[in-house]
Amino acid sequence: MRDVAQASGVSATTVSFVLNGVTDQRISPATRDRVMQAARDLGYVPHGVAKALREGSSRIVLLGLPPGARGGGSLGGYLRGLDEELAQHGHMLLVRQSAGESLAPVVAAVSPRGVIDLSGLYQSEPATDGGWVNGLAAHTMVQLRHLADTGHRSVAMALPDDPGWVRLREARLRYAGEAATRLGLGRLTTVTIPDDLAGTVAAVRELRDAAPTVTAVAAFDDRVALRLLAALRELGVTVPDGLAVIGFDDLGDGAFTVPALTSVRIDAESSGRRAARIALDLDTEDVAPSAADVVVRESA
Amino acid sequence: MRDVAQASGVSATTVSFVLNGVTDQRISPATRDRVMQAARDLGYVPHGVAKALREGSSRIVLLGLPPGARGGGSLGGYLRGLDEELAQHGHMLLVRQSAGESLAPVVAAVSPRGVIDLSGLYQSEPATDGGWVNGLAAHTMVQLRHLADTGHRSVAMALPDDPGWVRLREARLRYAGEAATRLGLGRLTTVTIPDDLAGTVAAVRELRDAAPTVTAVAAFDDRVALRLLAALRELGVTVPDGLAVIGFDDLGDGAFTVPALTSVRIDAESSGRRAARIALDLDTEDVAPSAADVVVRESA
DNA sequence: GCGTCATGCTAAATCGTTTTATCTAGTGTT
DNA sequence: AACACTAGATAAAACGATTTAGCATGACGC
Repeated sequence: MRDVAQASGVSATTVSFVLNGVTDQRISPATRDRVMQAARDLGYVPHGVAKALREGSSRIVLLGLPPGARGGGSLGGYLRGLDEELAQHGHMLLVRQSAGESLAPVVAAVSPRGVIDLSGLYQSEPATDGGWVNGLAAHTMVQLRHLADTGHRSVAMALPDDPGWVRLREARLRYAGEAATRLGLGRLTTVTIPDDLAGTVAAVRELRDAAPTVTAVAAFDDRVALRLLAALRELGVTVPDGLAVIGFDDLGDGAFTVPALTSVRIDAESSGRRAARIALDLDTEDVAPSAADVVVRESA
Repeated sequence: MRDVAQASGVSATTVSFVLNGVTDQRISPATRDRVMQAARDLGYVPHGVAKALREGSSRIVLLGLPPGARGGGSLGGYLRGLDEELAQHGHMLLVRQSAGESLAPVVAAVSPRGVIDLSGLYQSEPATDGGWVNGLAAHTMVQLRHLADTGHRSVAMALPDDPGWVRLREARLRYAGEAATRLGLGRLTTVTIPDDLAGTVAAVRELRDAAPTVTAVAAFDDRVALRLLAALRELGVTVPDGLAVIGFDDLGDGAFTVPALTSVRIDAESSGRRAARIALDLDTEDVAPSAADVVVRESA
């Protein structure tokens, strides 16, 4: 900045005023042009760290993600919305995918303008996620309604074993319970699906023995659904006639299974936008996530 | 820091010396203890931004990823290795998943100690990735050797349509060509696999018409392999007898397909460690990635 | 009693910005 | 001629740390 000042024959103060377009300072158009030109010629790039020191925080929003998070499904849309909305307000998204430790050291290191911590998804309800976690869970209604609409009366919910998703698991289950009673589906049965085929087969067999009236399973997500499909094939159960399966948070891979997986697609982008606005302390009125919709394929 | 200085009755300079364990300064043990205690009592946390301003760069390493990057497969291991190695040297990994734009604004904003740009995977060869991209490509040898070892003599390579992976696509193809001649597999045929089932079916049909001698397909990655499997099922071709399929960069989902997908698992963690050391300008001698190995399931 | 040296500590400059307060000319006004 | 006012620009003080140079003090040698 000093170089720019020197080159245009003014003080650093003036350069700052010009470059930031400060309005309550009077700068002659001639000077303004000279400074702009000099900045361009010298390829001046403001030093973000110095700016952050002076201003108290950098133009960065930090997102903490659990280690296991995959880019697929709605997370991708969430990130896109978040990033775009931040960009529109001159901010940048930086992601920290940490194995359990808190974000505190990173926050101390970069002094971000805002923090969205989804890494604690299973610990506490983040109030800054733009309604993502809750929205995700709430869309269970859409999933179950599709089953109810297609004639099912007794339904099970398949949940993953992964301890990393305990929080979301619980939220999903809570919303699912409410939805089930609202839809007249009776009490929900639950199955826990482990990470291997043999275990999944055993779990599904047990479910069918214990709850023979169940005609459809709502999966926690598409990954769980894919495992279910594999287990049912192994057991010789036809889908959807023997047992219907509906996924959640459409991963896209479901189009390539036999039968193709019916799933629920979520408007995560709006949640991302909302999260961005919350992080920047802006009003969130005009970004309302639209309802989720069912991607009907063959499995339900 | 001023508060700590005040509380322990010394100057800020002394506090800095004590807290950073500066060796070429003589500080009496008594003073040292007093300062440490005060810092602890006041819950002093160094201000990373100020430190970065003074030192010229923050203790952060920035990783740029292409927008489409999924957490699954070897990328997860790569991230883990990277993060762990950085942590061991007092640094932190921050990820920017940007849609095409460069990392320059982020670099200007945080002044990271190092930058690893994998988002340009398809533009230029990053020299800072710890050999990841090249290693990935080089492991094509392992993939093709498995096919050669199981008796195949005419092999095709299936590549994705996605423009985001052009660079890696080319690298893979180059290494595959070399490997093929080295293994006596003759000239490689290639198929491009689009993102939908119908297109994939068409592509596979065309391949079988144009190159009827091909008995096995090496896929760019597991996602492509999964699509291949679906298309072959659709066409009524048995796997592996009608046509063998081997994936790459084992995603784990391959265990749940019929037939289960044989794939190649890569030691990405070491590459991550190497990348970290390169970013921090340390020697990389003691972190050599181990060879990839084949996860033999049923498809090849 | 005076220089020399080691010890333990501190004042001040620095990193690159923003912002507040002030300063200098020129222009009217009375 | 004295005064007020405006336009245009700037000096200097922050932000919170690190680092360089230097300041007291007491011990030691002669």
